[in-house]
Amino acid sequence: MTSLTTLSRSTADTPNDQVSPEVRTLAERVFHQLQDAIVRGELAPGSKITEPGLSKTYGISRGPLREAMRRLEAHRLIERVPHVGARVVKLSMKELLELFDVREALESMAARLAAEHMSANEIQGLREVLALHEGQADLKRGEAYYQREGDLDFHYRIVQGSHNKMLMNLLCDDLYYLVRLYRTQFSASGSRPQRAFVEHHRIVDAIEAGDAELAELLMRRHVSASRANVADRYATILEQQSTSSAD
Amino acid sequence: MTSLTTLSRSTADTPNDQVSPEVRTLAERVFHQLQDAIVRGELAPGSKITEPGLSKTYGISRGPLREAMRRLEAHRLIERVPHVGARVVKLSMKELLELFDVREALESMAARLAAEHMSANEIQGLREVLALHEGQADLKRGEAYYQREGDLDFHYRIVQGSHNKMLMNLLCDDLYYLVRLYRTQFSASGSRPQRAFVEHHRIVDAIEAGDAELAELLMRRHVSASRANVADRYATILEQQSTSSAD
DNA sequence: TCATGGCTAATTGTCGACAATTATGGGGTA
DNA sequence: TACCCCATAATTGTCGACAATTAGCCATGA
Repeated sequence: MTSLTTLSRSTADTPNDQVSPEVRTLAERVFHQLQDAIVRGELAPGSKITEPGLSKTYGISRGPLREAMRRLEAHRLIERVPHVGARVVKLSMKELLELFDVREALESMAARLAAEHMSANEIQGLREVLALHEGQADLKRGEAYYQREGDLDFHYRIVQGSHNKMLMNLLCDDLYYLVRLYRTQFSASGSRPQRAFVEHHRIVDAIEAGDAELAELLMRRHVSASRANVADRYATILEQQSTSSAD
Repeated sequence: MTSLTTLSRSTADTPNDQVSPEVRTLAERVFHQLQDAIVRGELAPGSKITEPGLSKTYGISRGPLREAMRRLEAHRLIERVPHVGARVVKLSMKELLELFDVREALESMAARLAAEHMSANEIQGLREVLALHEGQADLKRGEAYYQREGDLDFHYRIVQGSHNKMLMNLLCDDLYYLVRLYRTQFSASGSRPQRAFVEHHRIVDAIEAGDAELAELLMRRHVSASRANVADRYATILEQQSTSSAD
């Protein structure tokens, strides 16, 4: 399993999500199952999900299923229309860029707070994530998927280091799932790992030095560069499509 | 009613929402009723809310009521524990300051985007809000409640001017309700209206000039000053309590 | 041929009842 | 008296059935 999944559950538990520790109710379990299914792309973006269908698939009645769907809606993973139904969210490029703007705002703040509040132990853990991260990238240079999950792990740790619960909820419980969904949806593996490595290290340096302003600035640039990268790739794809169709 | 509620609905920029209010279902209606009741303080912060109780109060069955409660939980207005129950959220000072940090990050970004994307009409509307705002403050100098609602109206417009739906959802649908809840909970009427007026005007000037960086910086300072003001007032109250108890 | 109207089927919204879990209170014992 | 255990009550979780709304289809008419 990815280390991200381990992190997102509060404490260490079985790698594969079995009867999980915090899942004390059917609605919770199905919520997590659906969340994973959506983020992994098993439920196609834009596809309609019907209550009787899911109810039969997961072997539960519509009651807890509706609660799970409400939670998915709150986390922006599905979109519902009264009396009509629900479909898996399908991120447009516009929405994706909006997501990056929000990330830039929140994560730069998180980096600033992390520089002020992170403990030595937490910083140590952050360094270890970076080391693991680098080792993986050395092993599979082409395979960027793990790198990207590691990337989220890095960001995840910094947000936790901010010691701001509201930030943690917003980023870790909501936005990061959207980021993962985007990566599966656009099959977007990171295309600038080396540069991201350097940026990550500089951010940790700033945090360790307690330089809040610098950490904030670097994180802001880091997210902004990632956003620009996505926008560029998208523009390239659009151009390729238009030229190939003009052939 | 408050102009904020009017703004949150009737601005005809939302494509899908037509004139009909969002009361197409029982759960929606009860959700809004409960939301208002909580924000207004009719449901005391920290008080336990029980499903049979609310079910009888609002004359609906527990099904739609549970859906409404799920939505309230997603909006952070109530807190639920499985098999135990739900209570109205009670903001601690720590959480309130966390909220201000998130606002600072998001609203400064909103101001930046507003400076880039706001239309002339929207800026005109913003100026009108400021004028109305000032007129009210002139009329009732002591009564700061309206001023505060007007304050939220101002911020609300800027967020809408960002043309970033995700920002709008986060701030207008979630965080601003928490801000209002805090104001009733701590019976906190604004204590620096004149200064806030000036800051508001400067922000609008920057937006109108298309100076994104300046708008961002000013909004950041504005929220930060508001946060510092709250922290100071709280420290003063704490001090008064300790001295009075030490008498 | 196309538009329109109603009809049917499917899906969502709502309800009441039952099962599972938790909180509470009383009684017994050290 | 204080503590622990158990029985009871209340609340939450789950389920199946019914009502309301919507989408699709077919027939009818211009």
